[in-house]
Amino acid sequence: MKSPQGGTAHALLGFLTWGPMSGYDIKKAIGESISNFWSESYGQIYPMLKRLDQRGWVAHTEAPTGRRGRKLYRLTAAGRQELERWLGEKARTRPPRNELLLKLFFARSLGPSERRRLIEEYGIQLASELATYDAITERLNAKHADHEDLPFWLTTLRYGQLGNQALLTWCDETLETLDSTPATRTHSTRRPR
Amino acid sequence: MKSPQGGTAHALLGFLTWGPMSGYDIKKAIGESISNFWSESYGQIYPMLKRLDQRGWVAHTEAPTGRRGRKLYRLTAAGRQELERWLGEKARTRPPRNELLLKLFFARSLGPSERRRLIEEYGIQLASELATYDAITERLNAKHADHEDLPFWLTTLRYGQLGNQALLTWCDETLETLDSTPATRTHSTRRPR
DNA sequence: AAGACCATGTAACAGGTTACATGATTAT
DNA sequence: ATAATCATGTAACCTGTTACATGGTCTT
Repeated sequence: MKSPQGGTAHALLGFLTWGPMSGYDIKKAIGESISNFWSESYGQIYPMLKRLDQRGWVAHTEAPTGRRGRKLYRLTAAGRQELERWLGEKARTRPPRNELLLKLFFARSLGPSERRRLIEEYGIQLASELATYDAITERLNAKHADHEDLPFWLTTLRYGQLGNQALLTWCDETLETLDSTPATRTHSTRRPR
Repeated sequence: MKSPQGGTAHALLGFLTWGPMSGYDIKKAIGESISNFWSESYGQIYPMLKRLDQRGWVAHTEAPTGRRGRKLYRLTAAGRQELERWLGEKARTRPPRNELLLKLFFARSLGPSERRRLIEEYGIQLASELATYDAITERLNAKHADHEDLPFWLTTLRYGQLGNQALLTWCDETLETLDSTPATRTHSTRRPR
């Protein structure tokens, strides 16, 4: 069997260091912790847990609640070792695909008002994410002040804060720059010299 | 036929506003312009050009060099219209997957030196990208000072500059913070209370 | 009784990369 | 000669989302 490559496997292993969890539990935990920089769907989680089980990196026990089925997965020693090995590896970056910049790159074919709107919409999203990061930071500092993982959690939030602040600056700057740029000559309005 | 969703189609249409090009030409143009925020492989480009042709958004003519085959694609009126429609649509953002932050989130299971290395490696990459953006900015300002697309090109570079600068600050800050964090108690070294 | 939430899973599809196959042309 | 570059394309594979199917349990 080939070794999984996409990070999904190790994200699951990571959560299982917190203790035994079901696929459903993990999905919920992701939404409450790393959703700002990572996501997984059930379509990834359940099949991957099965593969990790076959590999011996996790093991499961049937733990039904009442008559309802439930599988609790736990990390094995081999799984923990694999997680630690992976953590030490250089973090890979995927080839970026930023649709906003792609549109901006070809924005000559766009009217000035749509151009503005594009950037303003992006800024609104950045600002709303930033507010979320701020709120989570406060909540973590208040409720988990002595959790030994807190410093690491806070750095991931700080990443989002600094990044989004900088990109908000970029939005302001860009709106100004493009406003002071001479009106576009589009294909259809260009006159012969 | 379903409308393509992933941005690839419109990236190709965008380049064809520059004039007729082959798939090979487009791939090269991507590498020389938008590779910092977008990428396409031949496996995407050639089949997509065929689909765009069937859709009537591009048309092609055989334009062999010597005996070697070559297809030159050009934008049709319908294609230009579709591009402009798409440009005005809100830019979509994909669910992020930042492997560095994922590792950092679970970094308690990692030694302090590997932790440092992870962040330092990331910083090196950020700095090298930043240097590239600076160099390209200078080159563009010098060689294409009066190109009507220049303002748009520069904003995409500015995006990278501001973003990477902020994340470099984050690297410094994080290295300091984590160094002043008490030594990790890992699973294996934790003693019973 | 209704609706929200718990819980597991699959199938179909979409998006994308990598590796391969093929062969011509140009520069050294 | 030989290596680099031009040029087109496909097949296999991996990754990931969405939609669906199923049914139990808890709260109001």
